[in-house]
Amino acid sequence: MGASKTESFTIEQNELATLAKALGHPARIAIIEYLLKVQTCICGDIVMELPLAQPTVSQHLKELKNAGLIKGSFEGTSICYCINEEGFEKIKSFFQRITQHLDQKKNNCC
Amino acid sequence: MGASKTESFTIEQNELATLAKALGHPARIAIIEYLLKVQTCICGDIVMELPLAQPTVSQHLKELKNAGLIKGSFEGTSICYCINEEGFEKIKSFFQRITQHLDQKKNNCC
DNA sequence: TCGTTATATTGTAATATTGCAATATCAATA
DNA sequence: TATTGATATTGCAATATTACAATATAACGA
Repeated sequence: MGASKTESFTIEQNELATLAKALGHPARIAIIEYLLKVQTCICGDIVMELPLAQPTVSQHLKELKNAGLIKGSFEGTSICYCINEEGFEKIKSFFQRITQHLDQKKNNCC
Repeated sequence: MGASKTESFTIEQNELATLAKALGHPARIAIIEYLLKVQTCICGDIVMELPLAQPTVSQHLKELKNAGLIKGSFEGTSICYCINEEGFEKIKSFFQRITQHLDQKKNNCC
C-alpha cells in the first residue's frame, strides 16, 4: 500500500482535500500571495519572484491550476495567471461551516 | 533533490502550507467533519467511523494534532479529541485576506 | 496481578511529491 | 525561415506520505 484510499471517502471530502493539498506547499502559498500582491494578472515574472528553477515553478503553477485555484490565459508569448475565485469559494465555505459550528458550541468540553 | 525547499520561504508561508497540508487528505477532512458533527469531543469512536485501520487513523490524528488543528486530552482509558480553534483561526485569516483582495479588484483582468 | 481495552509506535512496502537538467513546444519577430 | 523568448514536458534522483501488521504502552476492572 501507500496510495491514498480516496475511494473510501466522499467526493466532497476528496475535493476539499485536493484544494487544501494544493495549498500545502510554501512555494504555492508564495505564488498565491504574489498574485494577490500585484493586484493584476502576472504575465511572466512569477519565475523570477520565486527561489526555484523554471520547471519547478511551472509544475507548481500546473498543480494550482489543476486544483482550480488559479487561471492562466495566453497573452501573446507569455501566459497571464490570476486567482480563480471559484476554487477559493469552495474552501471558504468549508471554513465558514467550521466557524459556525465553533461559534455554536463555544467550548462545551475540553 | 526531492525535499521541499522550505528554508527559501518565509515562516508564515511555511506555517500556512503546513496547516493546509494537514487538511490535504480526505481522511483528515473526514475526521474534522466528524468532530464538527458530533458537537462534543470524541472519546474513542473515531477509528470506527473511518474506513481505515487503527494505526492509520492514529497517524492522521497525530498529524492534525501536530499541525494545531485538533486537541486531545486524556479521559480515562480513552482520549478525547476536539477541534483546536487556534489553528483554524490562522487559516481563516489567510482566506479573509484573499477574499478582501478579490473584492477590491473585482476582475480587472482575465 | 492478569487480562482487557484504547491508543501509540515501529517497521516496511507501495506510492506520491519535489526539484531540476535537458529538452520540447510554440508564438513573435528579425 | 531561423532565432529568440516564454513556458511546458520528460526523466530521474532524493525524499515524503500513506497504509497496515505487529508490537508496545498504559489505564482500568476482575
